[in-house]
Amino acid sequence: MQNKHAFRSKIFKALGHPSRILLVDALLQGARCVCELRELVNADVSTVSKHLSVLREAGVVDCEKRGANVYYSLRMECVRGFLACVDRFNARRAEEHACLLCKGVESQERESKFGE
Amino acid sequence: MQNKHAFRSKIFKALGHPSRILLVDALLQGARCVCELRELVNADVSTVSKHLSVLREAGVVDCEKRGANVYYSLRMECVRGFLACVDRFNARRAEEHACLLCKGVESQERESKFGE
DNA sequence: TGAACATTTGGCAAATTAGCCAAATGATCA
DNA sequence: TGATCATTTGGCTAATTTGCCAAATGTTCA
Repeated sequence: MQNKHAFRSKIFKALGHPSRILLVDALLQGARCVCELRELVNADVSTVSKHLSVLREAGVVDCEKRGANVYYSLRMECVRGFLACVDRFNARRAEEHACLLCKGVESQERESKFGE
Repeated sequence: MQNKHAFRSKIFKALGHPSRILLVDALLQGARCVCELRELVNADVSTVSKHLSVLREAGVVDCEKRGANVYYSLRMECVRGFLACVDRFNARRAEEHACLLCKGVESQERESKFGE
């Protein structure tokens, strides 16, 4: 029952890296081989391969070998909707932030202090 | 444009820790003060406080001071639906795993090898 | 004001993760 | 078979994250 949270957090942890989110983002549009993904993320192939295996072990993506290439694809479809929500959320936050700025609220304290 | 992925991954990273998922799970049912949450997660209050501030900085939760207490609450509502999906996903995976077991597929190789 | 409680912050050691290189593995094709 | 391409694995250091303790801050209430 405590394992539930370990499972859950494994998935979030897998997605909790800019390069890995970038990879998943690319896979939203369909399967891609490692060499294609490698160009996207600007890193050593071995690094990309390791990121992909983190995603695969978490169950977020799947892979399939075709000839000499390995194609990765999105497995956990609900990531798509959640990402869209996260983006809307961040956009809203950015707006609120801009709004506070133009009202001249002190910039550093704004979001770290408790309202009163 | 590259920042998009940094924003996204910050949220996932915040959720990518068993204790923090546990905290968020508790907040699904409503606001809780740190002292209540502290009992849930078995750790030093300072540790819990730091976990909560990671969640707050990512925008996942909000906090509000009431008297001597600080109450945390869920801010990013779409986490609720995604968690439900993640749980269904994990349950399905567990089933498939059990199913392969009873069919006698070699246990180690099963999910780490490519199908062919 | 001072004692007791709730929470956060600073700082540090231990654990984990990231990213590179080199080497291994597997596939293709001449 | 040997050359070449695609991918993964091992190993190592650097960077980041965790979690505890101690101390600081803020609140309540006598």
